[in-house]
Amino acid sequence: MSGNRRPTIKTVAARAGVGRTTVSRVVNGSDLVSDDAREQVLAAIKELNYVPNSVARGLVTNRTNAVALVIPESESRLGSEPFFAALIRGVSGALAESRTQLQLMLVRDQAERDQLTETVAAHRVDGVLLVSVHADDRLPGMLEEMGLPTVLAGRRDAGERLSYVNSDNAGGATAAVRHLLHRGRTRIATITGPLDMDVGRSRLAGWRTAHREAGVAADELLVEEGTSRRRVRAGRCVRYLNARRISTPCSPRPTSWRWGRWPNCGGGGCGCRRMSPSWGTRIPSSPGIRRRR
Amino acid sequence: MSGNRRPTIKTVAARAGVGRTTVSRVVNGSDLVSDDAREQVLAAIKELNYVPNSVARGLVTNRTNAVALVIPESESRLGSEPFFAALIRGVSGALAESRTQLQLMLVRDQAERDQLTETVAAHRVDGVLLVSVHADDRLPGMLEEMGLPTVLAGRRDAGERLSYVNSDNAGGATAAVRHLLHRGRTRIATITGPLDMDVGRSRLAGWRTAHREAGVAADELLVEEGTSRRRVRAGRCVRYLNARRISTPCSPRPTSWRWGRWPNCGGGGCGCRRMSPSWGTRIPSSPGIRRRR
DNA sequence: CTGTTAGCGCATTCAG
DNA sequence: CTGAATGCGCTAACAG
Repeated sequence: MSGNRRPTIKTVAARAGVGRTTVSRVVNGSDLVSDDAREQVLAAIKELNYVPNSVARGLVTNRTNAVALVIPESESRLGSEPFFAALIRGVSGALAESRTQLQLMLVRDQAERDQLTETVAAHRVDGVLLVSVHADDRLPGMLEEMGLPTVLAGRRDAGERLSYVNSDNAGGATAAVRHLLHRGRTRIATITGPLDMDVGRSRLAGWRTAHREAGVAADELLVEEGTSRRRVRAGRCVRYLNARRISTPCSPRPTSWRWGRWPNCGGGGCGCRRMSPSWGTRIPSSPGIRRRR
Repeated sequence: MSGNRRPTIKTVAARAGVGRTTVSRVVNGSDLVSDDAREQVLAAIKELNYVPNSVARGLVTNRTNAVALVIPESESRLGSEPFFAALIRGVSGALAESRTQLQLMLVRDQAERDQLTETVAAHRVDGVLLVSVHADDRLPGMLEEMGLPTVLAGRRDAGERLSYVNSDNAGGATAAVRHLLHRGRTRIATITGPLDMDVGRSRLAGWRTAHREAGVAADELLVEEGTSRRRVRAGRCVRYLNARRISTPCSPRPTSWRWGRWPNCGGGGCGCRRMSPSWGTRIPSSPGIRRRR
């Protein structure tokens, strides 16, 4: 009883005493069906517990009602970076509203990268959502060429051709630095993240803007690029100390540091906000979507 | 140029000067093909950049090479609980090896729950991986009835019929309590998590075991069930204080408490390990898989 | 309003 | 070893 094949549109048609087309019409909400027929079909569907085979449907409609969310595992550290988890939740929620499936693709290496291309070419998804795309990434170009709807979370550079969703990184960085300057800080470091992405460049620009605004010389020694927070902090500290011969060090072993405060702040109510290369600026409540063309 | 339809098996066959069957054989690695023919086909495939349409293939093979990972959003708080992120990474990695797609389903409410059933019935996935399944959940039963391969992450009760992967919750809890007793603690509370799941019950059992072992009376007042850590701590503290009229309170506002230490430990080298209802015990390096039957 | 006729792209008999 | 024929389950013209 349990190993039986699921009913098809044909089964339903027979049970309802109509043609398969009529069943299809009912299922797809066409109004070219008499109330009587519709009722019969609906009853049969319920009785047989019929659910349309979406694979078969996909073959003819050429749509799968699924989109891929591509996350480069290398930099995500899904689980340690709140950003990606939040992203997944958001995407999942939005997709649910349109009854679209979410294919999650955590891309670790080149092999998985290639597989992604294949997945797309194999008509498995209707669209792709790309995160953390670097400037030299060829994937977006390929997707565009294949004519597959693509959206980037964050753009690569100012002249992005693909559709993208972005937050006001420059503005956020400016606001943050402005805030710190306002509270009397004089040397404000910035960790930009990779500078081949718009996020990094924009935040650096924002950092500079705030300095210029305030008539303060931006100490470029305090600029550090990178993704690994731990390594970055070490690097920045060393460089800075070497150059300035300052003896107030960062806390020596930043083992348990997490999102929250700079180690040296020590919870002393210094007013620090969460600040990190990929989580610093606040995403505006209604992010602007730019469509190309 | 870019809006062209992708090549089909027919295109390739024509280009290679063979029948479609031969192309299919080459693609699927059959050895019933002459070296010559294979070479021709391979060349054509490369030239045309052919990728088999997996939807069409799925229609005939009745397989999609995709599995669903179902996570109840209500309790996951993906992003605040490391467990789910780690799970996703692990699953994704394992799946990649077998070139299987991962459909992530964050289930928020009943509507999405129903949609899940439909997704499954629509032949969209070859199997389902279920997390955080409560005892009264009807979904596993339905899946079993539909004959769809299902695996639970964690079982519901001792007599679980479906395949599952589990960690040694009882053993972990015992070890933890044993450790604390050994360090001279005398009143050890436990937060079990929901008791309609095996995780909760097993850890509670382990907690009792360690007490029994040490000849210490287990103070059942210190047992608290629940999922929300914050609420749980408040509840437990109040109950405990009321009953004992103890005046050493928990730290009043556990706002920024995260994985790591109990608030009162204050980083004082008390030897606390990470402990929480859903993250406490360590998953053994080689988790045992029980197959039903 | 309805059913019949065609495929969608592929894997699979079954004769060559 | 090979190709022609068949059908997976469904939607989309096309005539009734």
